[in-house]
Amino acid sequence: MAEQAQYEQYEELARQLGAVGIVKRGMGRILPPDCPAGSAGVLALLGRHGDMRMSRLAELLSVDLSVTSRHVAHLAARGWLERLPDPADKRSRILRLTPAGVNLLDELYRRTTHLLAERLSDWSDDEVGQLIRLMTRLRASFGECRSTANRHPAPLGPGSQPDPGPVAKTTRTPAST
Amino acid sequence: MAEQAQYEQYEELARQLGAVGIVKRGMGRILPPDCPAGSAGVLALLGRHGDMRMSRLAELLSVDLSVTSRHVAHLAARGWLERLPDPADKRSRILRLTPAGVNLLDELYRRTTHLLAERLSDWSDDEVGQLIRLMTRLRASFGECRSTANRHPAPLGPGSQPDPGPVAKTTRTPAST
DNA sequence: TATTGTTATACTCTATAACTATA
DNA sequence: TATAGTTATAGAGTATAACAATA
Repeated sequence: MAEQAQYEQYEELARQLGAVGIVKRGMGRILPPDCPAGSAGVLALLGRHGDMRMSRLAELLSVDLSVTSRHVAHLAARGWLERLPDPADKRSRILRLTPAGVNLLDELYRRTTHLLAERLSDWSDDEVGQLIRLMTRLRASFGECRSTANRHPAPLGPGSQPDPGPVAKTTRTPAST
Repeated sequence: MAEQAQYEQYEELARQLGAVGIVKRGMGRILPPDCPAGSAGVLALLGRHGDMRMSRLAELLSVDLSVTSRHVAHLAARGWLERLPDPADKRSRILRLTPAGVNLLDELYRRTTHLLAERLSDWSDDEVGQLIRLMTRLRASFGECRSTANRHPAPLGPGSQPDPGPVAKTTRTPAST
């Protein structure tokens, strides 16, 4: 493909990525009170992968550990999950859904699928599958390297070539020492 | 397809939608200072569709007019766009990119396509095209009806059937009167 | 009276940094 | 010294409501 055409394709992709916010906000509106989208994401991952540590959850969410901690605290305060001590490492905590959490997750599952079934009524199963496959791959293409992007982007500069910058391997705030 | 399998597919789709945040944050990191993602979106739409009114822009962004107003004010304060009077309606304002705004947009375009070319180096053009097509359609399936969802979702309730609720046609906060 | 756009306020999500307690 | 997790703070994005100017 001609380079020019490919670049236009990338531009269009960027535009559509921004538009996904519309869909996400639409899904957010059907969530019950006290369970915002971030919390729902935690519940979904615990339901899918089972008990895990904070750090693993943060990795699956691709979000800083501090953010994960807040979501988890929110859920724990409402009795939807427990933070059990890890016998192997006293610094660590094992996250586990409570029965109430499982019920809530089930309810979220019902509402979500109901909404999608309504909105995507004219989609074929194959198309939905394609979209899932491509989005999963997109996430993989981006998620593997966090912070390869400029941390301090150049103000403007004409022929600016975004140089790779340092690569970080973790979801973790770098230690200040 | 069996209903059960289809529902699992919807569940997976919901999960992958959440994961798009990773990609969007990755793209946000290459933006120049003083031009956050929201502003970049405004620039992109003005570049693509040309001069327009606030209300049209809000509609294209699928975001409340108040939000649009803030983004636009941010860009106008930095000289990237002008708010011209509309000869046909003195309440309205016509938005137009300044030369500086066009330059900035060009720079954003370069950075974005560069990043995508790097990350999607192992994607075929056809795959990228497919993803764009499906995401565009997804947006259409959701964007057409804002607020069909529950505005005040039921707390929990077992067999809750999310009833459609009132349909709003605009991006507008309803008048309080 | 209805519509266009602005502003004030509040809430969610996120990242950074500083801190604790373990390892 | 390094790691797991918590908390405080700040920034971006959004929605709601109240308001001014015009239609």
